[in-house]
Amino acid sequence: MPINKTEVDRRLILFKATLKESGSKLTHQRLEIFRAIASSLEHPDAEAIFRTVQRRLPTVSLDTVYRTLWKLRDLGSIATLGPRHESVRFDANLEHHHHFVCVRCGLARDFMSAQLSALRVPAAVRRLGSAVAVRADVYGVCDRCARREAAGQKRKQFPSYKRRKTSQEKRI
Amino acid sequence: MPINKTEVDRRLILFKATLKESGSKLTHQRLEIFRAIASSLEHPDAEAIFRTVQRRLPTVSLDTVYRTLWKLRDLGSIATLGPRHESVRFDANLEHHHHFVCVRCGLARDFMSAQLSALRVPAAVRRLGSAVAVRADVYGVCDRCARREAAGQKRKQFPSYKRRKTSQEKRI
DNA sequence: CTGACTGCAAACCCTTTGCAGACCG
DNA sequence: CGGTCTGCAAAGGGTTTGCAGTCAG
Repeated sequence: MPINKTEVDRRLILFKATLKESGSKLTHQRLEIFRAIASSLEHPDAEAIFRTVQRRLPTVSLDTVYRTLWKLRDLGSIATLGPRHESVRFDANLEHHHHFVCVRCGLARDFMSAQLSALRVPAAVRRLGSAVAVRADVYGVCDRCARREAAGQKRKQFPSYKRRKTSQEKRI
Repeated sequence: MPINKTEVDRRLILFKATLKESGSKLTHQRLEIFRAIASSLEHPDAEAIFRTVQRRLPTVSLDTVYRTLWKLRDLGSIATLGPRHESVRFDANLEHHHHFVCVRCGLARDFMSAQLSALRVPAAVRRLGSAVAVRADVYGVCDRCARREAAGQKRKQFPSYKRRKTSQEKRI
């Protein structure tokens, strides 16, 4: 199941460097949480990571896993798949089309593209399962959000991952 | 905001036919909920649809909206964008890659594809905003799920939208 | 009429947060 | 040691469900 051990080690070293560089502390929990993700071929969710880490650190709590995951994401050590905590959206346009999704506000608009519609399933996928379809969407910043930003207004962004206040901030 | 009225009417007629065909009842709520989605250019979430419908049917409840939405989806009258109620997944592979996602169990595996990596942002997108990236993923059925299904075993599928029991089923 | 549909309220799941104590550097 | 991190427990947001009454066909 786990990928090549050398690769995991490489990622771990990089991760430790990143942590130190950012002035964050290297705790057992963080190490194990990162190891759990780095050594998995699937893309685990918080719950799965939690269960894996629990085997080595029986006292970790699920919320530490969550906090750590967002921190690692902020540090650029891991990435997230799919939208986080977004509610489902519905679409009555049943014709083949693509979406332009705003990374700031989550707005999704339709567009057509012959190029994207013509995509064929790559051969590399064959050994993973029987492919049904390729979905291609474009991500970017919609005009409205771009205008807001140009106006210098700070608005809450779409994946507004709240950071825990530091004691410095609390004191204010 | 709303799209072309003729198009909305066309969709409404089709919708009514689908409802009748499936033996489902055509209620005010269903009609208004469908209209709300069909006449929106954006892809609203349940909350937004609820607010829209409320203007015409002040007594609708949010849960009716949800139940109706999943029913319409089951009937094929509308589609959902993105995964529904799935928890976020994490990925320590920071190199450019694509995902094969199993539509049954949600499993996501990495693969590389020069073709998909080479995608350019279509010109049609320009008027929607400033595009940043194209994401292309492949959807299908993974080997494990295919084997299960071949073995004839019924398993809970990934988007296992629970259906409300009919009184027939309840009686059992 | 009768079973499918609705509204209500309470439950549920995943995720977040305030707090006080633990621990890294 | 000081401030960051953690565990706990309780809150939060989005979605689901059991129930009893309502309504479409």
